[in-house]
Amino acid sequence: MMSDIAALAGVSESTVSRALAGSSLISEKTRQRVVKIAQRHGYAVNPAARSLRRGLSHTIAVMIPLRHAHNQHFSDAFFADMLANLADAVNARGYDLLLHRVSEGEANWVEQPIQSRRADGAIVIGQSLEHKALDQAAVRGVPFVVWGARLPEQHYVSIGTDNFLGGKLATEHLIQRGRKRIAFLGDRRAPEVGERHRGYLKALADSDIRADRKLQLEIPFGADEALRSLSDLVRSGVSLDGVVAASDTIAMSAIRALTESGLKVPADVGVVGFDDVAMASYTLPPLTTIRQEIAPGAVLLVDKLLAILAGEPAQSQQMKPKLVVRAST
Amino acid sequence: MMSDIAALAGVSESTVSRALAGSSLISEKTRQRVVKIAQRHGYAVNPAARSLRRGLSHTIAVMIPLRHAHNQHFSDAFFADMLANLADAVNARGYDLLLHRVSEGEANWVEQPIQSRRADGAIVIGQSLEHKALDQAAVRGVPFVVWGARLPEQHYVSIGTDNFLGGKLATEHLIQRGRKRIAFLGDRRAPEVGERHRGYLKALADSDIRADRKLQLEIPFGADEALRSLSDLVRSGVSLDGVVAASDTIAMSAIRALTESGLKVPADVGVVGFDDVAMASYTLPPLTTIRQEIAPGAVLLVDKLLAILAGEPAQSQQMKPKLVVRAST
DNA sequence: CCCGCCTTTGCAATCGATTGCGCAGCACCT
DNA sequence: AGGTGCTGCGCAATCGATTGCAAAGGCGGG
Repeated sequence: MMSDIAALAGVSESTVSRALAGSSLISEKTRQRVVKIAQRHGYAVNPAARSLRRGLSHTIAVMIPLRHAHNQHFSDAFFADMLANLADAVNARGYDLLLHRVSEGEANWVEQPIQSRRADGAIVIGQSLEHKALDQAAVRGVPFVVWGARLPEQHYVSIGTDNFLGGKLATEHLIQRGRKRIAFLGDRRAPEVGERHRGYLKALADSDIRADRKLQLEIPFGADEALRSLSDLVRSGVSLDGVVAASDTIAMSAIRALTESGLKVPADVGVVGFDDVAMASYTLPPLTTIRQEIAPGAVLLVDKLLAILAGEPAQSQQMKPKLVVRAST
Repeated sequence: MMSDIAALAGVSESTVSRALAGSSLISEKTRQRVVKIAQRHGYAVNPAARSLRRGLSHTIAVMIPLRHAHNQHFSDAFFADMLANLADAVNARGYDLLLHRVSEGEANWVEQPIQSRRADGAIVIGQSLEHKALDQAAVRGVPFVVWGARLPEQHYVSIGTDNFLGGKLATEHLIQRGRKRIAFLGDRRAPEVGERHRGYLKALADSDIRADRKLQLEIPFGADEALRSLSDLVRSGVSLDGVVAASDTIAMSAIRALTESGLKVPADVGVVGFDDVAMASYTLPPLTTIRQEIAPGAVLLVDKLLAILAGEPAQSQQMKPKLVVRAST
């Protein structure tokens, strides 16, 4: 308790509080003495008491909206990587990280942890199909930032990769390798994937390649569906020599589907993934993919959110994707 | 604020508090009225105030000790899966989940979030090399549970797979497939892996197969090292027809190393993984592996911890592993 | 030597909910 | 009618820290 430390230091509780908080009202000499005593006795301020008095929880909620593919989505290596990096970034700023699952169909899930005062602000990983809900929450002034696509006229701050460019790079790479029948695998309803898809179409158009509807598969993030859909496609006899996948997970699954259908990767079909998760370089064949800068992204997310919490203005930001060429193309 | 609700309901704050907490001191009629009013006004008790008064945070810390392979480890799909399931289980019990990174070399990291009153108890995923630190903390009475191996005379509660049996099953499976030169890949210093290794040795001994030191590779969890070590091994000309890997991640990496060295999986070498992460069934070839029951494990972890927090006795528990045969053997 | 100013510290109210204890009201019994 | 036992609710202290305001102490100037 603070009063114990105060007694030991021979000062009042106010002084201890201010010394520990680094207030300029306390002389350097006193502060050092107090701090030393607190350390020696293993004292740490009670966060509940502090939160109550200050009205701030000093905690950031991290949420992953998954209306459709529940755990599938979460266990995608990309989310795990992002979460690990967020944990580091949040802790590095002295904040705590509250991990919150978003239950299906829960109304105003974005603000729930905030208005219940459990967290000061939130970081949402991925827009999923929740853009509208997010936008409305932003209009209501809920402090949060999103990892995902930047959409026209959105009211919230988002950090993410330039997905359009990423999709374009992936597709152009295949085209340069001489591919003309290039499939796109991903759930375009998710804004990030939608952008990647637009990039894909643009690259095709730039090279005067006709975009074939049959080659554009609507696949929720899960690898299951990718596997089945692609197998079906190949079996249907449609010609195909390239695949742009919306995630590395889908890409790996696609490689398996192709191989089991008797097609060789990369000889017959080139496959490009998206994310460059750790696993991407260990698969067989190692995956050509579009790298997203997760670590800097995590830091940006945290810093933007803290800026918003401090009342400063914050802008959305897009990071440049990078093509990483490996053996799958 | 509670006083607002009290005023609206025409009762005292005490009554509101008790009604919302479901105290038996309040008549059913009054409780319902109060609850309804609270709901209509979107009122939720201030967690900071409650924590302060009750001395409990109603929060569980989840920690992943990673002295050696920092993020590598975390991004292993197994941890992500476990974390996702823990988030569900913890939230289902009405608790909050605080995700805490364990900084390198930090002293008494287990109790830190607890004695700072940020969490009531902790769940540690994986013993890593921290068994001693964990055991000491348990002796000091820190409330926590661990996912990992059960060691002789340990003082903490652990939930986990029967790793010895798992290692034995994996190895026996390869032996049944006619393999005799079976390698083991994993960091045996981690208790879970050590147990798996003992199971491996037991299976070999039971079949009168000599265990060859050269085939037992000390590999930290990362896939990098697995790839290199195994490539080196193959290049050195040692004969080899089976691999037992300490994780699916290592197994995948091993498959790539073998394939690139000109060996075919499963024709020349059979590979068995451990965990059965989602990705394991999508790789090429799909991975034969030892399945760990993550979801029930997560629920057990949470319930045991809550039991400990409630002052009830709790026992360690081992779950039966299951061999899942796919195409890699 | 006295006064006023600045620096440093302490007093006490406050954040929002919980809970031990006491009391009012009512039913029931003798 | 008075006594007894419950049930249901309110009073007020309390959890541990923060902070506006006041005051004490030190210092220099007149």
